[in-house]
Amino acid sequence: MTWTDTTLSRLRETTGRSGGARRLVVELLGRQDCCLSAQEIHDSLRDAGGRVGTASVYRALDGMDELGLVQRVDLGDGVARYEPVHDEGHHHHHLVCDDCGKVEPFEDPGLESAIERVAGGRGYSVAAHDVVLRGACEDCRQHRD
Amino acid sequence: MTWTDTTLSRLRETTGRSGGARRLVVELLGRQDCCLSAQEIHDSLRDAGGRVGTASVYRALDGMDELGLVQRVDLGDGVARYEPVHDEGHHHHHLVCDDCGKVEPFEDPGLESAIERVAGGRGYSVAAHDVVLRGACEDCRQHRD
DNA sequence: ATGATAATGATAGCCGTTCTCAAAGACGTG
DNA sequence: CACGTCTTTGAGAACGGCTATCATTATCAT
Repeated sequence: MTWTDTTLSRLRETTGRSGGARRLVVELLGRQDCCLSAQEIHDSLRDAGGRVGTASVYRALDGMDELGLVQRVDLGDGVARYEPVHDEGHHHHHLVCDDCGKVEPFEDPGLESAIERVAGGRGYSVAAHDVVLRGACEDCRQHRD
Repeated sequence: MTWTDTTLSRLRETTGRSGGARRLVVELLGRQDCCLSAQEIHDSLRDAGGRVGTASVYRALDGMDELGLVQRVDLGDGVARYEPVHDEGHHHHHLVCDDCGKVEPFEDPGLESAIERVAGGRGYSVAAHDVVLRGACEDCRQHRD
């Protein structure tokens, strides 16, 4: 069962209907392994010949976000990005290079457990957490010298 | 030496000049211990009778951010917030309640060292990192039951 | 097939942020 | 202190991402 299939059926059973635009968005996202902005999704679908409206892209993303099928990623540049949640409870975070803009995913169990420890110690029930590390990637550090 | 004074003199030695708007922004921020949005700063200064322009607030914040005197905080709602960096290398992160919108600062050495371990292991030189935990605060959890 | 109803997409609107530019203010100099 | 230069300032326009609106289209149960 691929993420694309799971997602389509989860969406369908939630809303009762299924439409073409939403399916296109899901199928495109299913082919990614890191985040994509709504604009990028929209452009990509248009380039492929689809007649998809901006609003439909945002609606699809919003719906998936509420169901936890997609993770909203905020890298601080004023653009929301989204990526498929392939495995529940097994997500990743992002390293962003300030020089070249490259975005790399990473995951780290030590970081996860540190976060859980913080939340638990403060009576918080944490539904989501974002970690963004910003700096210079290895390539850019070498070029700079 | 207060943060306000340090910041004003650092700004002055960087740009060579000093203006009234920037000073008002710095003085207001110096009185805060958690983050404030540009709008909030702008409104607050206007309410106090100052004739401060939007652009000046953003310019001041931008300048301080570049000098590391202020930390840009992105809580994912499309609004940039800023808070004074009182002590270099000793910053905090944020817990955001999805129900009531409350923002609480926290700091945790375990989390910091986990982050450093991740960055080091990937050849990244990390200049900044943001951690945002979202969930339900203690008050809202009790009310909900 | 048909009708009720949800999804869609073009477009207008909203809001935070940035840009523009003329006016005002700050500093070094005479 | 007065002057000239150069930066800062502030009003408003412009911009970009996102949301709202609403007529049209598509879906599904019957």
